[in-house]
Amino acid sequence: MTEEPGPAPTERKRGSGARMVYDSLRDEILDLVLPPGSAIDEVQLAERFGVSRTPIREALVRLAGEGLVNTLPNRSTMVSNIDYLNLHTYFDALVLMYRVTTRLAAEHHRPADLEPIRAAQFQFAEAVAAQDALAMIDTNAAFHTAIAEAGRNPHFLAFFNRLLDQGRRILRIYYNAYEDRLPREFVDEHEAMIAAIERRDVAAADALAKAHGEQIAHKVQSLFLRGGRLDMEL
Amino acid sequence: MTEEPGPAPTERKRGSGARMVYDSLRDEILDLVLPPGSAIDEVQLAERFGVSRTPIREALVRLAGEGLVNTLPNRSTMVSNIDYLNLHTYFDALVLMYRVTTRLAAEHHRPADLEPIRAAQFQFAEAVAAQDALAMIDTNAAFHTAIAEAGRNPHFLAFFNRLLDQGRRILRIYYNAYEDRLPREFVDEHEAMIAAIERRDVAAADALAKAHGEQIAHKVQSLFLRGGRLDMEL
DNA sequence: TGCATTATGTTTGTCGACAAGATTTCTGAG
DNA sequence: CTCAGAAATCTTGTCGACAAACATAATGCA
Repeated sequence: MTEEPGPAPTERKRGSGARMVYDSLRDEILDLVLPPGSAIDEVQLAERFGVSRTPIREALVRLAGEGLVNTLPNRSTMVSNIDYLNLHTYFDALVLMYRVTTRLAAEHHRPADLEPIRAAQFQFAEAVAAQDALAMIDTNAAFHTAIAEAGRNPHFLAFFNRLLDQGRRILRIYYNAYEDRLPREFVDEHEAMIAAIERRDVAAADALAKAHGEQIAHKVQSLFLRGGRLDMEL
Repeated sequence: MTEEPGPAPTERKRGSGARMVYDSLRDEILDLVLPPGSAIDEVQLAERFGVSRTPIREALVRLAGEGLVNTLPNRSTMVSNIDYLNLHTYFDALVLMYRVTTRLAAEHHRPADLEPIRAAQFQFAEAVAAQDALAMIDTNAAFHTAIAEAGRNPHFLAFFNRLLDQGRRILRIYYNAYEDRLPREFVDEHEAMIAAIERRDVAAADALAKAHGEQIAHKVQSLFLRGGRLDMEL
């Protein structure tokens, strides 16, 4: 009896218009389908999604709040550019959040939290084995998000997720442009982090996360510009 | 016929409708004029601001993106509640950002950056001297924001500002409920932080910021954990 | 009376339309 | 031919309206 809606393109449920537009646009921005700096036309998007301009507008407002698009008043909105000159500030923030979330996970996780972490790590290992850079970027983010959730600090989690989102764009450009081989050592480092979390070794978790993050930062950053780094004790 | 009495003959400029609503609502939420948990009626706000529901809606979407309101789909939107049970996660994040921003300011500031920091500190000292809790909350936030700007990391700055915003609500409740005397030692601690920044003493800046933040965290948390029943007037 | 179901009223999400800026095109003077 | 100013065109911000989802009151049945 219940008709499965499925991917019916014409039938949209009531509350999900703006949501679908937001999800689609967000994915396309992070996947570089919409390149940084490209202009966004509301009416064009409205036609494409088969909705009015209102849901488009709501999605753009939300994306602007997350810094993924820039809206100039009374003028066009554009996909946010990547600030290559200040990449070091991004990696400073990312490495710090790597450390804090891993540290908190070692401190506050419950046994059940390890399950999603291990699941994400499994998928990450598969992506690395398959040399699938795009899947590796996603599963790596999922792995660290699972750790952050085990740390149980919603403020850090929200900030971290935001940074990981932006990082997806940067890493995609990195792998697209340089075809670097996917580092298998990341899989081992992840395993070491899991082990440190499991035995609640805060210092080791911190150190591993720091080395892990700085390794990524160094790889990417050395291609663009070198900047001062943030180095602190916790 | 019902001619509107004219409380809103203010000629609004085109792009500023949603902006004004957003600023007003944000201030009222942070100032507890709109108490946490209270429902928000779009049409009522539309009448009050003399605009249509569209700008109201845009402002609410932005506020939801910043976590100041919660929107349930197809149901009413409410002012976000304060999670008293997990206040420690908030202060963990706040103290860390105190440390990081002060540390980066000591590292990367330029001489001209000290001017707005000193100006904010002057106003903060005035607020403390006048025993004006509300002004103290605002000027304290401005002081630390000025330091964060001198640190020149936009990611930390954005996250820090968000935390400081939420802190305004918590501190307002704290001072309203407890009538604590405003601690003059904060003024001296601020001065010490400025001095450490000026002489680029990263370790001292970090230690000062850590002690400063933990002191505030301890004060506030000890009140809420003491079983002090907080009743908000509606 | 108690409970389920219907009828009624509210609130929200979406739409099409329209005017204010902004952008582009056109025109004419120098 | 160049360029300033005007006109046409495009885009955005806002509005009023309407239908769907939700909440509430009313009704019927056991």
